[in-house]
Amino acid sequence: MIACLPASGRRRAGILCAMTEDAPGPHRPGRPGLVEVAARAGVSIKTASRALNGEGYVAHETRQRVQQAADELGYRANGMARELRLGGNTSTLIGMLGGDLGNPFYSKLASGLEREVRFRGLQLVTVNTDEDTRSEQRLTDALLERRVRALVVASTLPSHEHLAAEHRHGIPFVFVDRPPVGLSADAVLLDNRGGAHQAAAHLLELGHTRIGIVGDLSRLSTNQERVTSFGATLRAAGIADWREHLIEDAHDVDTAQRAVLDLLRRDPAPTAIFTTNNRITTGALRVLHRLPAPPALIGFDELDMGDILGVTVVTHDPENMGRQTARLLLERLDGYAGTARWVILPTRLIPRASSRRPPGTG
Amino acid sequence: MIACLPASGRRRAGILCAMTEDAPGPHRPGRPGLVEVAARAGVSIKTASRALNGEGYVAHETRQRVQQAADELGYRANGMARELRLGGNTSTLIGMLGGDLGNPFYSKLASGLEREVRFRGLQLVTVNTDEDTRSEQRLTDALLERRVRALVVASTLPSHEHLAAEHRHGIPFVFVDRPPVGLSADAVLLDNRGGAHQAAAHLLELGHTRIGIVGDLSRLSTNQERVTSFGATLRAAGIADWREHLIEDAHDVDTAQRAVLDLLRRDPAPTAIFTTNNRITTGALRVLHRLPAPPALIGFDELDMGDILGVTVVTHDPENMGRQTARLLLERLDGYAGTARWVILPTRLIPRASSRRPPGTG
DNA sequence: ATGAAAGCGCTAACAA
DNA sequence: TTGTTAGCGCTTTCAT
Repeated sequence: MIACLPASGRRRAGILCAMTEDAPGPHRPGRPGLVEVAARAGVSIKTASRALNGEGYVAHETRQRVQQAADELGYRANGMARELRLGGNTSTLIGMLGGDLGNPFYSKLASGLEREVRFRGLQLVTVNTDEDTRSEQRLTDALLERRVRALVVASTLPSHEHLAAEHRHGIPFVFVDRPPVGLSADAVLLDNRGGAHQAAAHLLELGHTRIGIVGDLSRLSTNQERVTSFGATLRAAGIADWREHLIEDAHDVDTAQRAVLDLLRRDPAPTAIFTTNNRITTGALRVLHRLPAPPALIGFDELDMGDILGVTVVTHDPENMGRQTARLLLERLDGYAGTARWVILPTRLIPRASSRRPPGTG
Repeated sequence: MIACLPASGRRRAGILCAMTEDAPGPHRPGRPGLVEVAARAGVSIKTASRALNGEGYVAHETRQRVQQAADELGYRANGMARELRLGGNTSTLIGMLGGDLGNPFYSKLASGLEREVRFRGLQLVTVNTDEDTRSEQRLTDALLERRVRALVVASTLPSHEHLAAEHRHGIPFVFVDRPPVGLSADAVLLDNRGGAHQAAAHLLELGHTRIGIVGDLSRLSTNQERVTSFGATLRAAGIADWREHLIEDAHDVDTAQRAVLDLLRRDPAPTAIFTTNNRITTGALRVLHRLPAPPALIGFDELDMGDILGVTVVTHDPENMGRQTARLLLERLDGYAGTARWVILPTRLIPRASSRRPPGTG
């Protein structure tokens, strides 16, 4: 195909190939506008506009001339200008803030959302907040300035009162995964309490009484709900000291791995472990899969290979969350101006091999 | 927290909750603009602009008045208008077209890219093409009209000549995963041939001679490279009829599953299988994991749980691909106007348990 | 240190 | 059927 030489000194690239022809830089030699097209077709600017937009009341022959001029010039309408003129104050962009779009939870959510809004001619702008509150603030501002038509946010902030003004100005917010605080806005959430309760009940039923919990950042409402509900169920079963085996703030796979190791080194060690999200479950699996007699495991969120690995999970459907989010959002865009709605999606326990491991002789 | 009632008749939602306060619809009662702010602060529109942008030459006291007026009014600069005025013809948006942003390959790529461009104040607009050529065309146009500053595209099209005009107008394209055809543009690709070769060599070394191949859409260049390179290695080892065990166009997990079953039902059945991407590997695993004596397996692309499942893979780093893409793109934006560059990233074979299964008595 | 006017590329309203 | 004018919200001259 092409002659390639091994890269020399380039950071991480493997091979670097130089192609033959030239490609231009960002030097912009004035794109053709409606004026140029109109001139070339020998019509007025408005006629050109009409012709290109198929507005009717344009002579067939004229329309063709204009179209041809546009093609020859490589004309492309300027969406920004159009929108500025049209409503002035809104675009066809939907903004979405998520913790980490590399995480399947967020990316499937985003993907489901995108598929729904695409048919309305809307585009999705996604940004990673890295679950960082400052990033979230800055990026929210940036999206709002870009005049996104609506904002979908998986927020890390403890309060959303600062968004009240925007909200009143008519831009729809849909909170996903985590609810709005101090602001009455639409939301699509999971039944975290129900899911965690099922998980706990399942383990109790199997005879476990010493159960470890590895949780995400403790400031996140999702995590709080999952942990407290799980704990409440244990307590109701007479396990008062459940917090003894609780480790929180395991926000990535590595720290989750360490947390699990920590739990297992205790004496007596827990006979079962509950992990509150997909990353933590992954970390736990990395540790458990090479143990001769691992403790039982239940994770929140489905895993890509959950069925094959035989991991018991509390599952739900992120793509569906995306679709529900789209629904709420589009209804707002279509004029619904009623009270804020919270859609709470169910979770489901899928018992698999990892929880069939008995409490043993602990 | 809030009173919730079970949803009645709602499509898939679980529970629907009505909040108390009101939330406005899209009725836009005129957002405040610079004019309003200026008026309220008792200064000219230009002074307001200067004050808000911290341009200097504004009396301290004036600046405060303006700032306060802006805050009270909930003023937010209009990015579209600003950009229109500024260059007229470009935004701070980067467009990215991918087959399925729900697929970890694309979402990690996108995430890596987003993390790099974010620091330059650029935002990433991602769209799913569903590997459909018509969608790709339409969405490309939409992004171009929105005047994205650059376009990242994992293309499904057989040719990209239609983009030549755009390219000459100065908008940088970076092709990812699949190279541009009929257009000289930057690209970030994988060493598909090398990876497939390694996979074949590995299986040959272990004594396999009857090897099944399950491929993706046959029109995709990535798939062609992987399949033909794999086949070439087999042929070089004296296996002339390798195409007998080739099944292509298994584009999703389900069809991949069926393809694998098909291969296994043959007599004699292959003693090993090569799957050309992550989805197909997943499908294969679903079938193989419950077989008493499954054939050996090698998959292209790493899997989330590849290490735990013990799947031998030809791996690479999608997030790094995103970073490399960002690098090329930002260099263009910074004025590099030289020849198009292709960065070809290496792949690496990770031998794990799934390929240690011997050819058996086939 | 502040203001007036012009215009980015487009479309709506109103002529012609 | 076509053209003229104005203006979306902002920033850039060029005054003052």
